[in-house]
Amino acid sequence: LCSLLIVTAMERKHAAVRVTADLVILTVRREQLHVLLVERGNDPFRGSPALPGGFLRPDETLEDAARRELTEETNMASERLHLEQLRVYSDPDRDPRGRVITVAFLAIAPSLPVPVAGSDASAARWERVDVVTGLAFDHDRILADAVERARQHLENTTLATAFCADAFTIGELRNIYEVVWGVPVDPRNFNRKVTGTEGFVVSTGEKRSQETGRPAVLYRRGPATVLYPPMLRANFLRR
Amino acid sequence: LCSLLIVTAMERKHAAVRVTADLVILTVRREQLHVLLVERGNDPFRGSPALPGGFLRPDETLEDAARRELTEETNMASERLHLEQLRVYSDPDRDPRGRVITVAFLAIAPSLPVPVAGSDASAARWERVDVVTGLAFDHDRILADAVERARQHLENTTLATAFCADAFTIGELRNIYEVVWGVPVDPRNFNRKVTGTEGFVVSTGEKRSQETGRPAVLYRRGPATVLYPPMLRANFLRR
DNA sequence: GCAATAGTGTCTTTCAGACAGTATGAC
DNA sequence: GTCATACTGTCTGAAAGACACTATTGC
Repeated sequence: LCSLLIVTAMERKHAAVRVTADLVILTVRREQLHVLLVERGNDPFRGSPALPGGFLRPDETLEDAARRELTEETNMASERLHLEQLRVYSDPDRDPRGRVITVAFLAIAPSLPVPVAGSDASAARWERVDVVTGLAFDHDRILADAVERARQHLENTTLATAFCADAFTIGELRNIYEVVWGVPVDPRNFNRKVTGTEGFVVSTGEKRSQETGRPAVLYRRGPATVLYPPMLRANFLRR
Repeated sequence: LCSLLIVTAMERKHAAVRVTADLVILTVRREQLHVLLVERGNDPFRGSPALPGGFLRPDETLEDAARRELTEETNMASERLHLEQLRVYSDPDRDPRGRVITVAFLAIAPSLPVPVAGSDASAARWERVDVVTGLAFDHDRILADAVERARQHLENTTLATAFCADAFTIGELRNIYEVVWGVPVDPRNFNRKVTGTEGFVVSTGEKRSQETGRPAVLYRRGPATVLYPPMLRANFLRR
């Protein structure tokens, strides 16, 4: 008991805090950018929508915690999902329970054919990003930051392929850009840029027939991760 | 006592951790990129060089903590210094004292005429980035990440002006790019790009005479923060 | 005048932006 | 053949990359 109190005192002096990993999981469904939300089952904010997340455990990194949440929520092999740190949110008053800081992560998932049915989160659902509001804690802010990060990554990296399934058409990839950026993209110039950038996509040789029209050639992600020179937005935001 | 134990138990379950804010303060001195290091006065790593940093206090954000350290270490009005989050480092074994995660910050300082004499850090000194090694904890890794971030920011933002004093010449600004990137930059094309980018720099009309040669026109930072289109590195790293 | 540094002009090439036409499937 | 979608070709203008020349100071 004595040692426990000593440890406690030390942690108090150094402002021990609890740390969560919160996830912004984005995907494109039906030509719309969606984010995965859960319904909070406990106070505070019971019943409010929120970003999925959880407390950091003693023997894991924050990346481990985030990936654990990600597999729980999406039921997918998480190695194939893109996951990166966004930033830390540490306002002392951001959590009514006390001092809890959160490390937000940006995750990108391909459009899943089956709806999400996580084992843990009872009421997980995809929601359109452009209509989401009133999230618990400071999650509205975190979501906005995550979407902005994704938009910038589409310019400078091959992140858009993370939204797609293993095999995809150039048209599907272009649709990702249009949905995330919110601006139309010229198909001809887009084709030229994508196929002309070394390592962005590689052709599989196969084709995908649809009900009507010419079948499209299927591609896979290439080894490249950065786009250099970047793919610039036609109508970009002045900041 | 009882309530204290309950709080303690809750924190244990939720893996309460201590959090530090560590700073990578970069500057350019004598045509070389330098980082501010302190000598550790306590175990662990007593006597080893390390990045300046400190524990998060109960009623401040991590940005507050970082800015507090920054003013202590540089003795400058910190509002004028660039400061941004880098990322979180949360390996469970990164600190021998127990569970301590760190939020690393990137700070940029102009070349200071006076050497650093912080009130707190007894042995703070500028060290050339290219020869730094053997830092305490995982600070070697953090430093490397920070330098890479700075290099990328020079391409996409007006961060380079943060390395300069209030008034600076185009040649001084160009020197920042050359030192941070480690590649020569063509003075003529650089001039065209900088003066042609709206809001990057604004002329003061004044000039600075030196021992010899034509005096250079002095500029100040403009209101722009992002470079669009970006300034691309002549010799860039393939990744 | 010379030396030393600051700044401008011009050519070329590459690539984004804009637009019209051809190709390949199902029926 | 028609319809619908996938893909290619070409022109133009803006800007990066490569280069040589002029300008302004101190001596």
